[in-house]
Amino acid sequence: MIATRTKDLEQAALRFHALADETRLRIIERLLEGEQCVCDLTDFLQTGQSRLSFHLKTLKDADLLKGRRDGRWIYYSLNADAMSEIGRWLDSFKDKRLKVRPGAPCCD
Amino acid sequence: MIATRTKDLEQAALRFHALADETRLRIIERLLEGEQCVCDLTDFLQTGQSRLSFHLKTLKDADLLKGRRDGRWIYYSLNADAMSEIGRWLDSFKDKRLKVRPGAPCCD
DNA sequence: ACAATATATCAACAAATATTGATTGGTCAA
DNA sequence: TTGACCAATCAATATTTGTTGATATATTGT
Repeated sequence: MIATRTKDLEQAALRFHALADETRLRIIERLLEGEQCVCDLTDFLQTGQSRLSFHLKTLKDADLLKGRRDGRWIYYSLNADAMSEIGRWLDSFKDKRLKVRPGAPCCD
Repeated sequence: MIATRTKDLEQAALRFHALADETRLRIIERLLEGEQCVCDLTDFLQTGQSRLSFHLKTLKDADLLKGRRDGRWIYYSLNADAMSEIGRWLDSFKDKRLKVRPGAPCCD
C-alpha cells in the first residue's frame, strides 16, 4: 500500500490524520457496534450536530467510513477494509530487520 | 475504567497524529532501512535541520521512535513494537461483525 | 404546497501545528 | 581551551484544523 510513491504517502497521511482525533476515534468505536445514523451518534457523543457532521466528513473523505441514505436518515458504517489495510502496513514493521549500526559515524 | 479508556484514546490520537504527516512518514520509511542520524535524514529528505528536529520530536513524543547518542551524533530508529500495536488494533476491525440495519429508523 | 425533521454546508472565529532563522548546548579533536 | 560540528530549542510567523451558530438542502407526512 504505502510504498515510496508520493500519492501513497499523501493518502496515508490523510487517513492517519482522520484517525488523529479523540472524537473521531469515539465515532469509530461506536460504529464497531454497527452502523448508526447521525442522530444516534449525536446522542451518544453528546455533541452538536454540525461538529459531528464535520468529523464524519473528515472520516468519510479519508475513506474510512461509508454513508448510505435511508429516507431522511443517513447511516454511517466503518470501512473495515481500509482500516485493516493501514493496520497491516503498520504491523508489518515488526517483521523488518531494523539494523543497528553501533559506532558507525554517519556524516563524513 | 472510563478514565483509562479516555487515556487510551488520547494516546491513540497522539500516535495517529504523529503518523499524519508526509514528512514524518518519509522519516519512518527511511528508518525501515535501519537507524539513521539526523544528518543522514536531513540529507535524505532535503530539509532544514530544525524542521526535521521538530518532526523527530513529534514522532519520539508519540513513542514511535527511539534515539540514542553516539558521540556527536544522535541515531534514531523505529519503535516497531509500538507501530505494530497500533496496526493490530486497526487490523482487528475486519473481524468485527459490522451489523447492518437496513431500513431501521434510528430516531423515534 | 407546507411544515417538520435529518443532515450538510458555510462563515467567522479560536486553537493547534508547522516553518523559519537564530541561538544554545553538548561533544570531539587539535 | 578553542573552534568546528551535530542537534535541540526558542521566538516569530504562517498555515491548518476545529468549533459554533446560522442557513441550506433533502425527505417525509399532512
